[in-house]
Amino acid sequence: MSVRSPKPTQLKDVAERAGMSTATVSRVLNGQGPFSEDARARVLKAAQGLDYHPNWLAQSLRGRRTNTIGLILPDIENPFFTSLVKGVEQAASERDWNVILCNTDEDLHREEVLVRTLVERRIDGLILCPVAGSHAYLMPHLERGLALVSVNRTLPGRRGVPAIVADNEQGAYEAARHLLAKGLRPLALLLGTPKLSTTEARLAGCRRAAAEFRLRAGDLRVAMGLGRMGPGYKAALECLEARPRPRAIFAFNNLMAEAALMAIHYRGLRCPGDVALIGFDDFRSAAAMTPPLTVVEQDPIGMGRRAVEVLAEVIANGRPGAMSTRLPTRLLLRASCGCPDGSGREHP
Amino acid sequence: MSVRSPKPTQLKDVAERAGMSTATVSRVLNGQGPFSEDARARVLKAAQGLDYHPNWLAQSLRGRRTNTIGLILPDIENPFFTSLVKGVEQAASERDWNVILCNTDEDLHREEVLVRTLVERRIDGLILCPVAGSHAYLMPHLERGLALVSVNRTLPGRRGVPAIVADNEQGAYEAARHLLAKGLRPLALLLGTPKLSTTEARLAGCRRAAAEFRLRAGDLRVAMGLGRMGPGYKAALECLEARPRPRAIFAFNNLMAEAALMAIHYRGLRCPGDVALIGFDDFRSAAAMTPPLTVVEQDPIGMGRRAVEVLAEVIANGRPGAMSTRLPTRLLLRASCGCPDGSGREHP
DNA sequence: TGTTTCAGTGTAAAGGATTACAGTCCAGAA
DNA sequence: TTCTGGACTGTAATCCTTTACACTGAAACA
Repeated sequence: MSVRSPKPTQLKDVAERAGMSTATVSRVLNGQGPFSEDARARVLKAAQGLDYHPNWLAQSLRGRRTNTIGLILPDIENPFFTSLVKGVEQAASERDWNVILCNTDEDLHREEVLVRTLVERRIDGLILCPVAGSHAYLMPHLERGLALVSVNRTLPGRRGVPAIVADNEQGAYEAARHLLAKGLRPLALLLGTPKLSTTEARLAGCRRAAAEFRLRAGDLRVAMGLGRMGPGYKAALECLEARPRPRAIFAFNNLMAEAALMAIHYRGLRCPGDVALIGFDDFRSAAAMTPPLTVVEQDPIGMGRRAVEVLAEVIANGRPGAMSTRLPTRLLLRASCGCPDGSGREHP
Repeated sequence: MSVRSPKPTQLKDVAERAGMSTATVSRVLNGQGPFSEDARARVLKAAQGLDYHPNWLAQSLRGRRTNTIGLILPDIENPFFTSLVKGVEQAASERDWNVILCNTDEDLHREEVLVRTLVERRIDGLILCPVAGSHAYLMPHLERGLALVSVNRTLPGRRGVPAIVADNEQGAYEAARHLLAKGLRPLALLLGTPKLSTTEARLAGCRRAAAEFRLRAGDLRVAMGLGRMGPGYKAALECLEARPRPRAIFAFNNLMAEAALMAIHYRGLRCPGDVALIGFDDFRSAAAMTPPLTVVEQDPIGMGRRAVEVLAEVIANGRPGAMSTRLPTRLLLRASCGCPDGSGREHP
């Protein structure tokens, strides 16, 4: 027993009841082509009486559009991606599009399989947050005209695939500068998943700030958090053990920020007194932490919305090329960086 | 330019190239019906050479199955539902099902529209976390054979729709009992969204504990958090102002727990010293709070997986009725309830 | 009156797969 | 030798809509 057990009404049932041909019924229902007022009334009444709903499969098969897009993300449990989903979902539903959501768990092979599946489903377009690694497998799909947009991360060696990303370099630069300007050093960087465009860009931003402040070699430490809680926590713990102990940590994403804070607490250190902390990505709980976390704020909902807009463009016009978007970030001052002004508990 | 620009290969192209009829090709490709070894080889070679992928729309139209299910949730940004999504996604992908994810924002009308949309898309089944209010609109869909499972919340007046829920009554009972056994009173309850089966069940559990401890009238306070951060925070703030001040708060979901903790901090009170706190739902950040939050732990991933299993059953066999599942909860002791044992910072 | 025109309608062909049914061919039985 | 049965294959119907094209009848025009 499934959605369509007792035999759903079809166009031809409506036609029969209205005493018209299926063509006329279809025209009325879609508001296309010419029809008389009388026909309109009869068809509408019949359709209503039968509670007719068109078969979307048949429509799509005939119309060569499914009004469905795919969204492939590496980790749907991460609040950043969760908000991104929300943005995509919002913008999609404004267009009467549906979204098929898939999760790769940062696994390239799984990503490849999912892309194939979605393409076979005849999605109209795809929004992809690519995992690390070679994406050569995408070429055939692109050649066949797959409408693709990458989001949050750029595709390595991407050929004309629009990318909707945050200005990671600048955001990280500002955060690092903020900490360095306070004289806090050594500064430790707690990296997320390696080889990602985001990680690279954020690292570059930090390097720029370090150069600007003429940091000595030992005053910029790099700890590999690997983008997972366990390793991130462990790396933070180790990093806090080194002497001289870092006076500040810049964590490259929300998960790493949490790992860092837990490590600081576990070591019995005070934040920001002993170690200041800034994270990348704001998230709901960041303000409820002790201390409330200063973060580089992104706009994941806006990013999702923008991705849908650009995808709509690609679907309609092919790839005009220059539609990549770099969204601005903003340093959101709370207490964990040691700023007196941002330090009070705010009302949510 | 869309997914299918340069004209995709069809079954008949493969047939032509293999020098066979479409029927044989189909049989080979699906492993159905008889075919010779020779046919098999030729078809496979041709399909490979042409990089043939079947048109899923045509398959579904003909086969009356889409291998797609709908998942309608009230708030995809809430970490509880995020994990639920993950569970659903996992179990679905094991069955080669795709999931269309939709968000109602607790809006009944939007829910109704979404259900209709999904049904028109000929989903094979639907997993729904219903918002508050009358769901009479579902009746026609059910009569037409919609395979439906409700998750996390039960449907008011549901007629044979299996529900996969946590044992909210028992979970809340244990949490309240835990606080009351410590002699903590007054006990304040910070409710989530009103009129939901979860809220009602949790309230009932608290009432049971209160009766068991013969609580006096004034020692059980009920604050309306309304399930949103702003109102929840405000209600918590007010609740902490009352005299005698509550010695414990039991927050009815993860958002309310955060709101309560922020309010406690804002008032300059100590947790658990002045006010103990227990939340419902564990979430990633709960352990990173100060103090780490004691919570009634649910298993949202398991809930999602189970929902898919039951849905598969419903799709296959109709509704045998007794497949509703009540998943156990567990009181996860951390520091915020004032327990000495659970109080240490754990490694994540 | 005889043509045009055009609004309104119907017929039938896509769209791309699955599958019931009807062959064909050959080995083995009578 | 003729027949039976089974293995394989092909033809065509089916799933349900949209829409190109053909048609009708009446108004508008000469």
